Amino acid sequence: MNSTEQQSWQSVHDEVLRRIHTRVWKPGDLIPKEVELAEQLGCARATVNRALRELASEGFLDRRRKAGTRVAAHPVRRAKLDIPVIRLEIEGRGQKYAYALLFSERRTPPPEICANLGVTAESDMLHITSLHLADGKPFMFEDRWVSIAATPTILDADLEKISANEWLVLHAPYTRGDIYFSAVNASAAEAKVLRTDPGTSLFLMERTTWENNTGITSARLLFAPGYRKHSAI
Amino acid sequence: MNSTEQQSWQSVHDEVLRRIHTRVWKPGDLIPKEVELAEQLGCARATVNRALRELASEGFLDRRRKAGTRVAAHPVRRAKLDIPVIRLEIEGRGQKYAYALLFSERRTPPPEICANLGVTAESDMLHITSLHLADGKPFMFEDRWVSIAATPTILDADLEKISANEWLVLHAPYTRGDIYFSAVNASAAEAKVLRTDPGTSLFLMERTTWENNTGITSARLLFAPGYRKHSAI
DNA sequence: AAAGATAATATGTACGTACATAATATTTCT
DNA sequence: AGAAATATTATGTACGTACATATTATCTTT
Repeated sequence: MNSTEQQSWQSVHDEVLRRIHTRVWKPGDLIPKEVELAEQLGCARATVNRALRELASEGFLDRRRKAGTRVAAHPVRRAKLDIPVIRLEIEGRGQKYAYALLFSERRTPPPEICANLGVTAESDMLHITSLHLADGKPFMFEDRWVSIAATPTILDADLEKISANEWLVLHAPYTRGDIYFSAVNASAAEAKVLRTDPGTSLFLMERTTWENNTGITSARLLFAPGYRKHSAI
Repeated sequence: MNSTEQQSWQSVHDEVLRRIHTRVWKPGDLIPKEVELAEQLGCARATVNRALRELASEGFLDRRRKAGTRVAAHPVRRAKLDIPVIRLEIEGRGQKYAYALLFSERRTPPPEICANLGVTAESDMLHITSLHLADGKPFMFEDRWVSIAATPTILDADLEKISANEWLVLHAPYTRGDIYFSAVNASAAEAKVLRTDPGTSLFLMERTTWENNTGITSARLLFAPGYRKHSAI
């Protein structure tokens, strides 16, 4: 590390990570302060700061003012999960996307949806079920409730042509969302829609989104057998 | 936004996000360049840069040199998934953690493990199966292969006392990992271990980790019925 | 007109300085 | 000794300047 060559925060990032990996700095250890590291590595404190900040957000370091920077004692790995629009996920696999609206009704929500979204049982909502297909085969079954109060323009959307999933992403940005992943046995009805056998294990994604504490939508996304969600770490 | 008061990059972040949410800037739109925004908001370009960089990493913006910054046309939401050590996940729920080593054998790996890790069929590996319990009830069944060449010290670990999961996190940091989430029907053997019925739908997490293209370990983590993995977005 | 060289430009990053802030350490007061 | 006030300190952030780099736009050449 010559003092003349320009440092990049990434080289600092990598060097610190290397020291963690090679156990020069072990979990729980206090590492040198920013000014010292900057001097050691021949760069500005701002550069070290950027690198350490990044490492902290990746879960490798714990930083506290005055107390200093420590190697995380229990390295919680943060996997980044991309949640694209279903159409793009299917097209990204090189498959042909198709979509069918199964059912659409304006009515009051059942108790579990009220609980999810924090709305009253008398709320004006849209209940939509649809099927997303990849290369003509059922890929995902979507069962969704949308708050009409929060998103009145959904009534103008042509849900025969554009899926609620995609319409909402484009027209109803949210500030906060919850996702739950789980596994369930297919019911008779679900098995029929996804063209499989009742009892088959299915990957379930349950999503609820809010805009400033106003519930927007709650969806139950049931994937066809064999689906795997990938993530790099 | 007074020019005398100090700006924080977060206020810029929030203001830009507000403009995206209120559709002042719509998906696909080119937003003002950094210097213009800085002038508009009365702060330095570095501050705007930090805010926009953050928004890009969150998936709200697409940025390219010379081309400028656009509102993401297809907002890919990035969910952050924390993958802690199983013990901490269970204790975090306020339950009592326990662990049982079921089986441990030094042998050559089956073809699917070779494929996962990119090792030869003659590799020297450790095959471990174990059960993690929450409040005395089966919580997760772990079926793991560890490369002895990559991590020789695993042979010294007392896997009766510390789970391979936890030992590896503390002693074999990795540079890269894959995770796959899916749903499977319980086999007879799996059902017995997890004290449930064959055919029950189970949440499966498959993890493989490398250190600089050297395969470290490949694990199959099978969760008891009812398990849900949560993520905020 | 097509291809290649050149200029223009928005973002990306580094640096040094200055000050803010939170947490800890020390001193003072009761 | 215990509590409260004060000083210290490491990180957090802002700013202006300078230059790097990728990409697009323009000009030149064939």
